[in-house]
Amino acid sequence: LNRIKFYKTYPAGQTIASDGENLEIVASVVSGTATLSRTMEDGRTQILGLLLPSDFMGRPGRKTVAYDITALTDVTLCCFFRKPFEALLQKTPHLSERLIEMALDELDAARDWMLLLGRKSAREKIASMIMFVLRRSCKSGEVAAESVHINLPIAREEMANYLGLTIETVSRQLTALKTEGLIELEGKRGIIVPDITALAKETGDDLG
Amino acid sequence: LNRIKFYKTYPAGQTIASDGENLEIVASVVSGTATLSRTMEDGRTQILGLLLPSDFMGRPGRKTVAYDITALTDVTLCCFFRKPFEALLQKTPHLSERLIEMALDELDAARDWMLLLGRKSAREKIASMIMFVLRRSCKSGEVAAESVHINLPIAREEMANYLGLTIETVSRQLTALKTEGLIELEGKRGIIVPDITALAKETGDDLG
DNA sequence: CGGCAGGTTGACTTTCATCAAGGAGTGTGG
DNA sequence: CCACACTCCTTGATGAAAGTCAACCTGCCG
Repeated sequence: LNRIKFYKTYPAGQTIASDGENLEIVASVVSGTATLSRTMEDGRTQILGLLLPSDFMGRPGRKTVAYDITALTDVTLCCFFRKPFEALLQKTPHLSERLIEMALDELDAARDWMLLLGRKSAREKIASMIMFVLRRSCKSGEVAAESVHINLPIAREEMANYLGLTIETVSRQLTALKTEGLIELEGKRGIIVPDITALAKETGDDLG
Repeated sequence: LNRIKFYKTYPAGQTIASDGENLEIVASVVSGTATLSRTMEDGRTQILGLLLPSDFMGRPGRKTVAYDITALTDVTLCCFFRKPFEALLQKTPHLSERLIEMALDELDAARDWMLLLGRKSAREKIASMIMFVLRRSCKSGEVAAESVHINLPIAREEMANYLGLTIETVSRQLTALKTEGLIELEGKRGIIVPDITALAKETGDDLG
């Protein structure tokens, strides 16, 4: 089963795949952070998803990708060639079941983000983003903790492109949340959330 | 194979399933239009997708849905109970392959929409929406035609909720496009596109 | 030290939302 | 048949949120 896998590492900033390009592998992220994004001719960019360790990329049954995949940090992937992977898929209903599940998870995530992009205010977007990172970076148990320190996996520019904002607005909203004592900023990437419940109330989502 | 299917019809306006609810069936749309949507406590809602004839709904492997499904017009579904459908899935790699493909299609569609919601102007959103309906309602061959008449499957309010706008903005942008001769309005739902290429240029997407 | 990338802040503008009023089409009941 | 009520849509006036442009800070590295 696992005899067909191999590892590959990309340096920070490198393009892993481009919109429209053939992608002959499927892979899962071992370490590092990558983004899925699409860019319009005039340069406007929207990040469609973050790839953090354990996330899956690639599309069994598809030759091409419809977006760019870029390494934000050094990224190590655990790769499989598409063909043998698909063959394996045919023989292993268990695996294809798992794959459907993952695709549906991604679909849910994409749709959550649609609500955020279409209907949330800048402040709600920022709060939602922090909560998202917080959930991803804590083991599930820790989430109940009163005060948490997290490191954003991305810089201001990527936050802006993920949230459908400009970097100025991101910066301003972060300062506003800081001023109100909802978060503390620590260097460029660090954020301390003294009261998770209080921050959660700013996301606009159900149940503080 | 098809012995487990049955048909069900919902009147216009009726809720087919609610956010968080158990959904014991999977189904495909035979006729009519339904929406997937999510609503925030304060009433802001975002439509996450349209279900037009031939579209699939429900989630093998999932007990619940994470959004509301509402019939916009009278809707007829071709339903399968989830359990036997899943069992069938296990035995039919062909079917599960098809299902992965459909999930990935939906994922691509959701991500297209993320770009629209996050980065496009009101005018581009409206143009994109019209092009979307146009592509869906024409047989693929017809798309090249010079002048096309389409019927929007949804009212202004749903357009607004789909595009992340208000209905006033939707209305204004439609009048603007009309004034510039890019479209003609015919009653509440009808739109005539005299020059598809010209309209396509307004979407902000690649290749006019 | 200087230069550079990433981040913040300020002044101003644009876009879209909000509030409010007024058609247009349709169905109902007097 | 006409008033009316109702729903859906349009239009106008105004305001607020976020974008743009520009300057400046901060930390980092050669």
